Amino acid sequence: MPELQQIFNQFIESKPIFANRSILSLSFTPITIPHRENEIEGLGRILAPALKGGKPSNVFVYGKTGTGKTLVSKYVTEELEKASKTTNQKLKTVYINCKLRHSADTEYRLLAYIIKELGGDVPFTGLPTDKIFSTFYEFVERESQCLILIIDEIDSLIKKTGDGVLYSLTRMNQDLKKSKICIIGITNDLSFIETLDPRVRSSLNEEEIVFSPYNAFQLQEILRQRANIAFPNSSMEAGVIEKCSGLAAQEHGDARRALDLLRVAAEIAERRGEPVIKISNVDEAQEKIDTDRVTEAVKMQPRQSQAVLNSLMEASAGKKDVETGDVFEKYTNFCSIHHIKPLTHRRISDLIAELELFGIISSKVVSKGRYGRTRVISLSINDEIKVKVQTILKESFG
DNA sequence: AGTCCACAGGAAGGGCAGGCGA
DNA sequence: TCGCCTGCCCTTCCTGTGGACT
Repeated sequence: MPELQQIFNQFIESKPIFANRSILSLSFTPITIPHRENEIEGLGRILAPALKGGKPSNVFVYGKTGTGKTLVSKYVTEELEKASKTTNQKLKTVYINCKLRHSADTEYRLLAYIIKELGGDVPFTGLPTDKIFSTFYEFVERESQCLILIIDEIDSLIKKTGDGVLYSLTRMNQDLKKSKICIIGITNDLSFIETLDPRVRSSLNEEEIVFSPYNAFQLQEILRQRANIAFPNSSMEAGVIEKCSGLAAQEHGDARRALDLLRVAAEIAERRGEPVIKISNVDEAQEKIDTDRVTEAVKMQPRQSQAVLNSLMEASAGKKDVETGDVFEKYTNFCSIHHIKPLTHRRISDLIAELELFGIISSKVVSKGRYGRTRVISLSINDEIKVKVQTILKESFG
């Protein structure tokens, strides 16, 4: 295939834009975190007692997506672990993201995950709850230590499992003889604390730190700092950083979004063998990120959800929005054509609500008086993405 | 003021699969 | 192998809801 060789040669000959790709990735922890000095100091002060064998207060960290909550929490605990090496106090941090499927979406999995991180080995299902709690207790008490649990997206854990597990974890401190457990709960849902049982609320919310969104200027500085390391030799068209940070600032000052925009824009330019990142690459990046987010979400859906989405798209063809009843009717038809066992109305209602979580649709419950109450659903994707989604669904159902 | 529609959404429980210990 | 425990997906049953209609 001469064309392919041409592509490879072009790639080899082109000067790479990235000197270090990982700098712009989400998992990268920078040496300095600009504009979060107060939060770092605050969290540091709260956790410092761990260095002298005390039990730090439990903390709640609030803030919108991409405001540096996770980054700061990880950074402060890493620094704390470093500092603990000079004292004789043993310190262990476990980071758990409750949004990740199958890592901590149930009480059992949360504990199993922590035990694994502490060096234990428990099956991911099968043991009775009291057994997993006693194993957890054993591992924590194995040596005198302070265990810091960073529970990211803690609201999603509570929504799925209730607050019982948090109650048990906070209560455990009373039974532990040698060790201590400190919980850092991270959430972007500011109203979340109100939904907790008062006992859990008071023991968990001993301290709280609120992360305010970055403004466009602060985002620019963050991007510049990273861009200088990520592509020191490549030039950017004037205004690229400003454009990335401006777009991200519109979306509640999300630094993650800003970094993504810059990274994807650079990738687009690099792939084309262009030596300079252009402003137009940022626009393309914006579109690509949106498309990828939706198409990945659609591909990930189980078959029944895909069938629901397909029916929803059929029902909404030529219409602005549709109702649950319309979708269900199309869905039952679809199932009989494709020989799929149809689920009940109740279940479909839940699946539609799940699709909304992925940002594929948006819906609102409305009352039409005598004509009942229903959910009015509209697709929240543009025509171009719609076509791509339809292709994916077509491939999936043949 | 009362009725009624077409659902929303909570609660309970069934059935299944994965895993453990005897 | 069997009984037991778990999570997960799903059904069934139920109550609640808001506004148009009577």
